[in-house]
Amino acid sequence: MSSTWQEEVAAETRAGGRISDRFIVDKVRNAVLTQRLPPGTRLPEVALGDIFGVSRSVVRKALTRLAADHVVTQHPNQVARVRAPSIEETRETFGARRLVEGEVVALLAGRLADTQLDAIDTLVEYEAEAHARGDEPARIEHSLAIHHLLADQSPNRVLGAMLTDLILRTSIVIALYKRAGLSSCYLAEDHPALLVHLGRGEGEAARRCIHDHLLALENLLDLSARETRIDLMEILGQKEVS
Amino acid sequence: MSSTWQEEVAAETRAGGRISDRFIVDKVRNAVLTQRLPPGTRLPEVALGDIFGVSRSVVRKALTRLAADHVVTQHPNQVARVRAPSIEETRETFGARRLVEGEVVALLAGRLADTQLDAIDTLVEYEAEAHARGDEPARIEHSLAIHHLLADQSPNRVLGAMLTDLILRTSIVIALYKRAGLSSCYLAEDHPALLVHLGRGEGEAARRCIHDHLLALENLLDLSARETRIDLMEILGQKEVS
DNA sequence: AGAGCGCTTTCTGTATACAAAGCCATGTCG
DNA sequence: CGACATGGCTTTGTATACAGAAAGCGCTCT
Repeated sequence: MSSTWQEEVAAETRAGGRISDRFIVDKVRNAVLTQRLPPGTRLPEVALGDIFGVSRSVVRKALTRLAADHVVTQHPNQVARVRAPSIEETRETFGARRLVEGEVVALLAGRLADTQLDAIDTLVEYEAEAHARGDEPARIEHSLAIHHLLADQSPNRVLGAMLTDLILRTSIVIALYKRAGLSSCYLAEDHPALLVHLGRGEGEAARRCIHDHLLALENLLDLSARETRIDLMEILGQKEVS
Repeated sequence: MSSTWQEEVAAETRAGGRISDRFIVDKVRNAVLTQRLPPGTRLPEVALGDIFGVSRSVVRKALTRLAADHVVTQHPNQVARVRAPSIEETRETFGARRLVEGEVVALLAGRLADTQLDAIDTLVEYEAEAHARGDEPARIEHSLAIHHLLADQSPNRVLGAMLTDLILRTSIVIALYKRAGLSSCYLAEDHPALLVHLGRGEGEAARRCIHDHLLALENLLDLSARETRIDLMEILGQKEVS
């Protein structure tokens, strides 16, 4: 994960895989999630094309898909940029996720097979261990895996897909607005409690649990007054891609 | 609306507007909504390009966006086709929309300005009039306008955008699975009742109202056993675009 | 007659060329 | 000194050419 894109491209081509728009989408999305590409970063098509060894056609397709996923912004005749959701949008994204993920876990309660419950349990343990040893990237990865698993297992696939999208968007804004002094957005009790409710089939309790979890997470962020933060980012954020 | 695409293209170019991907997206989406393009219809890039007088580049971008909107399917090295949601997905789409639109109207209750309430009231009347004179396309148009207005006015813009998407998707499956004998999916009392609750600020009543409305709508559809219906459509639906 | 195989046609995937729009810095005029 | 015009430079928009994959068609062999 610490390697450069060029190295990953070389590895991919050696492995026989051809570089497609999907590859670029994944790489850019991960880079945004891990804040290697801060909001406002310019993403010129030729530069990306050179990095990934493809022409602008493929890059353009990738950028269009990233724009549909709300990861980048595309304005006509202007360079694509990493999106910087406003504080207002951040609150609304959390609100939407509370609604959707709450419904998903309510539907899911009592319907998960034991193997799936065990899988979540394992991830919860991994997350706790990663937090204990101070490995924040690993902790985030496991936390995301838990929520993605819930989204994938949603009995309602449409809601599941919407939840997948919302998980991505909340992750981006968490990275963006994480309070400076805070090393980690970790709430030790929430995931184990959710797991218990899911196992016992307590749908409404699970809904409340995830609702409060996401509310607590939102309150850990620095969504205070100064709107200037992202405005300046958008206007002055001229950092180059590499 | 009954003119051909070529005529609309000519009108657009005469008006000075250039044909862009957005134009194509709108036209194809409307054609799908009105079932002029039935599910499974092949959408070859060159054919669309000829029709709209642009090259494949623009068409490809439009198709990518339509795929992101769940209007068409795109598989590698295969021609794009108008999507045919399964019965299962239809139920799940309605479920998702009940959740999201319920929350939106709950948030909206008591917050709408009088002018906006009047606008909805006017649309409700138009819808009733169109139904009375048997003009089903006009009735659908006004009904859609009501729901789109709710989505646009949502205090939570993220939820609003999700609702816009779900309105489109439910409209598609309504067109697909409308019971053969039924001339109209119209429930006379529902929209006026919703309007009353919105005006009085009765959020939970509005939520229940829209929930029951959508449930009744879903039950008007022919979602009975034979899954073969869309499978055959997908496999055998080889109708040409024009 | 039916199954399998290979050819041809159609369509998409990708790269590239050219045109147009935007951005930035410089210089000029008020 | 500041505002504005203008030039080049960068970047995107669009069309087109060529290569490769998929689907349809007919042929042959059994």
